[in-house]
Amino acid sequence: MSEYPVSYVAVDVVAFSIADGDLAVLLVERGVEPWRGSLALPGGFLRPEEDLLAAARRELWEETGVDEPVLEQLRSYGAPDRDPRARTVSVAHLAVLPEPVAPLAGTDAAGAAWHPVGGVRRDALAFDHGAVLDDAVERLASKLEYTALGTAFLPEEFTLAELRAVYETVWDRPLDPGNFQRKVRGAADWVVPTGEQRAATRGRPAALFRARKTGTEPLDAPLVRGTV
Amino acid sequence: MSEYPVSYVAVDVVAFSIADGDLAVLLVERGVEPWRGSLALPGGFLRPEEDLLAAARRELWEETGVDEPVLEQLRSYGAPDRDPRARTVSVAHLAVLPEPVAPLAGTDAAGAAWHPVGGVRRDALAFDHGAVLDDAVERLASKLEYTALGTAFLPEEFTLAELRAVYETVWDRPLDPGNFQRKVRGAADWVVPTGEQRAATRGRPAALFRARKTGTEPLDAPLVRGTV
DNA sequence: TTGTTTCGTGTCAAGTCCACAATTAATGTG
DNA sequence: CACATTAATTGTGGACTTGACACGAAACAA
Repeated sequence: MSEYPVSYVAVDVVAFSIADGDLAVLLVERGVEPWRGSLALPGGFLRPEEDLLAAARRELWEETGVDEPVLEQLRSYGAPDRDPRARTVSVAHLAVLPEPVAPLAGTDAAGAAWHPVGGVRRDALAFDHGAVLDDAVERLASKLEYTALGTAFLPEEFTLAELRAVYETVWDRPLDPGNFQRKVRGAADWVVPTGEQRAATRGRPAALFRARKTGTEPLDAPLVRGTV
Repeated sequence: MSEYPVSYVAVDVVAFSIADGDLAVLLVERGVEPWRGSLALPGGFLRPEEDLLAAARRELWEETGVDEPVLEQLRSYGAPDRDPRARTVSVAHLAVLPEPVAPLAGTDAAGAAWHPVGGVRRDALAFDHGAVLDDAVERLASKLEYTALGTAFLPEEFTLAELRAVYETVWDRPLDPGNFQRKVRGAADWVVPTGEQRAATRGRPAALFRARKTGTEPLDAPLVRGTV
């Protein structure tokens, strides 16, 4: 075995949430070289006895304290020169956190913070994290079409208008409230009404729902981007 | 850097083709321990100056001589005990080869051969390759829905009946010839008629087509499994 | 010529999509 | 307290899509 080349394997996490109506991504400021001072995705090296997903969960936990995140593998990046220190392959992961956002910062490194995705300068991110972020945004948008991932942005109980706002934010396009409602309620076993209503701010109060399918479970009736 | 744990990074290839009307996967017989004598996916260790995709292309080339395959990353596998020799993370790839299948064997190891996917005993494959194969089949079936990947199974010129046979094989379900034809021709810029016809074997000769979109380019009008 | 086979087009009922109108249920304002 | 305003739902109808199946077209074989 020892005649084969070894590598470092890192695990990075692209964690999304919605902050102030914008899609936001969790970034840390690097405290060590290389790229000291630059923004980067939270991540670190795979430990000897750790599964890939477990490593991603640990990294996310270190920055946010979140225990059971919606988390799945995105893809791996292995350009030979992506880390100037040594040959490093990174396995990127995609996470979605509910809006009452994670404790903003500070257990580690130089602190984590949420950044609106539209305002992040891709070429200012460390390593190839700009490309990773683009891939993650694209994947997120398409996962919303055919999985129940959208509800992962919301607290346990939510209104359909809040869910619609998630879609409008990620897809960056307005959706018809009536048609959206029909589509969502038509997807078998996705959301169930609690019977309660949200205290009205303005207008007719909305019914509260709870998700029965979560994370990346597939929907039987996809919400197609460009229609809905 | 040296205080961090190192790993071996392997690249595996799940190469599909169609042989005798069955979906087939390329497997090698392992010539060394562990799993000596078992069937396994073609693969090997990432070399120091090699990109992940380049490594997968090299592994596939070593077994088949194919130069410019349709090839993309599938996902990575990193369970701590997946390789008894050492901590190894494998980046699996998905390839599709045209039917006039690759030179069957023998440059390396104990020779490669095509196996009908339905007949492969998953638990007899080396490492976690049974799970990798299942993931690849699932991914392949869904890629056929919304990308132009289907034509990668066929030679440069093909009939729509041949393309339909690809779909029927991968999805394991009969499709309506008329509706299939309309769907495919309706997808913008996917296939263009050459004007030629295939010499008839039986029945009316079929028109020949050439693919304008190939590989994993998305289709504007997806062929939804369960409909078409 | 007639039958057989497969390719390709036509047809139509049923269903879905989607823009927009109507209804419902709350709040805020004179 | 009417009544405008806001927002959540529900209704509607025309356009489009889907899918089962019929039909016409173009070859070969007997």
